[in-house]
Amino acid sequence: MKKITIGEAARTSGVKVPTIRYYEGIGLLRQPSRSEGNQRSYEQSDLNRLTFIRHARELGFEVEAIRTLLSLQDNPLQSCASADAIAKARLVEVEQRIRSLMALKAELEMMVEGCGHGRVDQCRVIEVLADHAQCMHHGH
Amino acid sequence: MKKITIGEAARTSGVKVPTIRYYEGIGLLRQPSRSEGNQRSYEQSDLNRLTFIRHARELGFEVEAIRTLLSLQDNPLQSCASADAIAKARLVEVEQRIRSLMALKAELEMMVEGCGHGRVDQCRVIEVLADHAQCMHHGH
DNA sequence: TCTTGCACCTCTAGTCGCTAGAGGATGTAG
DNA sequence: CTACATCCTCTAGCGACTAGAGGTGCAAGA
Repeated sequence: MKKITIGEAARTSGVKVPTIRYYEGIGLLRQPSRSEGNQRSYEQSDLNRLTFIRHARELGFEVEAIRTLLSLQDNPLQSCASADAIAKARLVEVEQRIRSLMALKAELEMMVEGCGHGRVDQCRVIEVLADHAQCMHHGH
Repeated sequence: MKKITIGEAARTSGVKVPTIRYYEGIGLLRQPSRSEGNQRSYEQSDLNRLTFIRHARELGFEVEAIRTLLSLQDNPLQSCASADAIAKARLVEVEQRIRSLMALKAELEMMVEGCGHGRVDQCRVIEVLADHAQCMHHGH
């Protein structure tokens, strides 16, 4: 049971020190025990939880979703239907975002290719922005 | 020269009323003339500008980038090199974001497919989050 | 003319997920 | 014992809005 400082926890988990304190503040992470000089002292389980959180954030889950996922992890005997639903919802979001970004990519490419590198009044970048009707993709 | 209220401007441009006032506050939009009763009164050129802004925001340009793009539009005789650079930078961002989202999509699909719809302790969604080593994609 | 009711006004504060900085205490290596 | 890194709490700021309070303007129907 060696004591882990917040700095070590940050290095091991990849979550920055102020962010760890922030997670404690919003209740994602329990309040750790303290040293005599009032410094936070973590255990291995806290590091696991931090890694879980970091990974979930990287996957784009919102803090509220992570709160639910963590409570599921804490109660492993219950149904994983909620976890499944949360992940599926996130998957749908990601797919939509990809589709929308592909459309943007096409439009930006058109703008950049159409730029004659001359004066602004002949520039397609500005022109396309000014006149939405010129877009190929009207979905947005 | 009919007077256009902020509500009409919102409906025509697709930018919400408080957002129009916000844009005025941060100097993206000029201060319009006012009616006797102190209500904002817009002209066609304001609507064009609002549409330009909305379109640029939809393409994911930040407000500071839009500020530059608008100043280019206001001075059509200068070189469009900046507009080109801004659009190219945005294109690179979008391409990176797409790549990263594709990796997330793959990982989320793996999680969702692996969910046995049973109890949490057999659920891959939670498992993968808890143990990053199980990811196929370590880029994140 | 009056009243109803919507649209407008200003202002402040809240959203999300952190991040930065001030000002001070603690812990460790030389 | 003295540096110096690391820790503590607290408040404020970021971007791009959004929500709400509390009040005024204006057009149409009774």
